[in-house]
Amino acid sequence: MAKVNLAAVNYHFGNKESLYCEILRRRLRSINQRRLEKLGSAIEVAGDNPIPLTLIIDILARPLFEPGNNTKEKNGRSSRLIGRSTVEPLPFTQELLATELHLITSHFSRAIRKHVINLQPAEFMWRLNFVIGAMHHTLATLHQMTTLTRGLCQNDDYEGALRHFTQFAVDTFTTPPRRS
Amino acid sequence: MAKVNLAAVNYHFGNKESLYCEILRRRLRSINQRRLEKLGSAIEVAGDNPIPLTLIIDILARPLFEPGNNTKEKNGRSSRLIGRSTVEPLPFTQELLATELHLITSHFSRAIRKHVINLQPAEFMWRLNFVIGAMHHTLATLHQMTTLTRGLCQNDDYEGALRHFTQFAVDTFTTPPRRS
DNA sequence: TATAAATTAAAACGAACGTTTGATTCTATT
DNA sequence: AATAGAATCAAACGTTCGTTTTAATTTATA
Repeated sequence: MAKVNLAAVNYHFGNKESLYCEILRRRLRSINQRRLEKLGSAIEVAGDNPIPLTLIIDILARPLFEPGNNTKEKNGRSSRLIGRSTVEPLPFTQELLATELHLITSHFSRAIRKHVINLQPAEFMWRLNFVIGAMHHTLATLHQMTTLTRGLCQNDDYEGALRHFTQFAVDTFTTPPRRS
Repeated sequence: MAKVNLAAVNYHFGNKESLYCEILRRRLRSINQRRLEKLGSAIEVAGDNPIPLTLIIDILARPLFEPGNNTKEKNGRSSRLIGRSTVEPLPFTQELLATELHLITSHFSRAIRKHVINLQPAEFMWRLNFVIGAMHHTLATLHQMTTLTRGLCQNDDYEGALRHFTQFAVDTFTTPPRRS
């Protein structure tokens, strides 16, 4: 596979690092663009009403759980790549990831916050972090779910994963804060 | 750093792959051993009563959030390594990770399940997966929390992270199932 | 069609890496 | 103290990998 001369790669992208960044950037932008488009439409439809939290989460998650958009790559390839890059921060991708992540969180947290107005900002960020972690981890391990769950969940069940994750994320955000 | 002749490594471990596996195995076993010891004590103390869910989660998480036990390595090194290996499954670590993970889940799910008896097995596994994902992701990104949260959370705040995570995990497991 | 530029292909270069070798030092046993 | 085995070291070996080079081919432009 990858039937392409490596010299061509260097000719077009300079070096391997730039190629990796470029791929990551393309996929991130593609996914985030779809997210923002959908969120925009939802805002338009909702008008002054808050958008249903389930819909917000779905918009946030679905582009990652769905197969690649333009290319006919295999299911979940992009999400695996993104999930990895967030965990192992190579020096050159760090900035890109931070920028794109902030682009998303700034838009979505505004939408989500209407449902959880009694949550302190830091508490909200912690929960957002947990939700994002759960999402990426799920996408990264979805291909071996059968083994990990001893048959209780199926491999590559993107549909089921998305359904369970959405419910989980909604619950996470709607749980009232505890004073302890 | 790592002031050790590379030949010595090969002499003792054969090759780099074995060395990596050995380190991962040691750390995993060390952490899981402490977990099981603590859980055993808690079971003993509790007698027939169920162990408080908060305690179960604390036992599950704290060994990962605490600094390395025997060695005087820097905070969170082990957890970073483990978090990584779960996400990028190298062929030779996969079996090790699955075994150790199952060892933990089998013990802890039994303890947790007493609090969430109305949860279907698959649903429970999904939530467990989300919780574990959130935990690993948090540990992996804790060193850049300030950037990621725009100052709302602090870098390397293992104490705060553990506190928030514990509450989050308890809430995740105690949320009643929805029929949708 | 002629010419220049862009792209591709094949080969080779050079640095980095994992590993092995052979000599040397340390440790333990008698 | 003498000897054998284990452990360590500096050096070198062989491979892999990212990159560059050179030539051939395609594409665009006049």
